[in-house]
Amino acid sequence: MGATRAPVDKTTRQDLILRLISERDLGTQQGVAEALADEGVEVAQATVSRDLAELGVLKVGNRYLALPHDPGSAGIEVLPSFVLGIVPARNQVVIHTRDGTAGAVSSVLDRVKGLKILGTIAGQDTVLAISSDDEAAEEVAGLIADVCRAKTRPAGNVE
Amino acid sequence: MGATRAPVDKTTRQDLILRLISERDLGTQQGVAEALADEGVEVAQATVSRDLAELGVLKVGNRYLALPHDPGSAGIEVLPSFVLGIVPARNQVVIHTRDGTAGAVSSVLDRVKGLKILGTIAGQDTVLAISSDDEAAEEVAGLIADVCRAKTRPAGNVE
DNA sequence: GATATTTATTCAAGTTCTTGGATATTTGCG
DNA sequence: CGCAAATATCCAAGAACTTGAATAAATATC
Repeated sequence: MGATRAPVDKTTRQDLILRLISERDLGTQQGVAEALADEGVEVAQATVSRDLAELGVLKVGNRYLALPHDPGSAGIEVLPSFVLGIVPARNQVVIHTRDGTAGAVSSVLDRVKGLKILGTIAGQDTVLAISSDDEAAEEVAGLIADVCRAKTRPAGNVE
Repeated sequence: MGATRAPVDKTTRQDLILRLISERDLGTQQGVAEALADEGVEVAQATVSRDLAELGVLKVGNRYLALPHDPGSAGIEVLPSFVLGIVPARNQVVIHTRDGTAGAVSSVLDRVKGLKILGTIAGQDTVLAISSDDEAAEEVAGLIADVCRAKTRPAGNVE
């Protein structure tokens, strides 16, 4: 269906990548390239590699997560040091954080593409993340835990 | 003094232009070019012309005003339709707006470079802008009025 | 409306960017 | 360790961007 017949420049393609990452479960650059092809954008794996690096996309387990650059806001790298505990409950995830950092954490979560979070509410040291259903919440909790455990090195050295 | 001996790329130069515009009273592209030269950045008038256009700088009377691009926020073009009245009072300016639009108007004013505004407070249909002194407030009021009167065409067609 | 000032555009050259193909490197797993 | 999968990097060619000089167009001034 998607036959976007246009040369598409780099920026457009990267925006598309962010969208695809948040919609589908993509775990390899080849997969991303194929997803792009589905949308009518054909590029080599090398290009996907460079795009992911420039976008600062993070690979956690075998799932890409993207946090759109926003100078002035906290980055995903604060999670490991701010998050103390993660507990899924029904379709929610209760995240315990260092005192005073709940706002920063929820801000990051709000901006991460690829997380099945509908919205967040932050207190002083607690963030409540709402997902659509129990399964999604479980997945979200797992991913956040992975992020906190993982070396925050993104998929490439963003110059 | 300012002898920034570096080739300076386009972005750096444009950021510098925004700063110079808000600090000094610049009214011609030649003047901007000279101000840049003072900082050690030498460019032709043609380049300044293109920079101002790309930055979306507006010329009101013989004063440049810049509103940094911020997709997602209202642009300066909303002023003519939202602002109903402008009254300077001491070091303040009281701006009457269409009901519900005071927030948008204050947001724009906060972001305009070159206006001598220390800060703003918005109600429902009123914005209070605080300047450092009576003279500055008077100037601010005049500039806002000019903006509202002027054709909002920026200094160039930002492609 | 003629002149001077200010701004925009055209042109050409030099530079940088972008990208695919090939290849090297890294990572994960037995 | 050795293999396979995944990712990063080198290289070269073409595309796109950047910029100054010259010039045209627009605007202001008298």
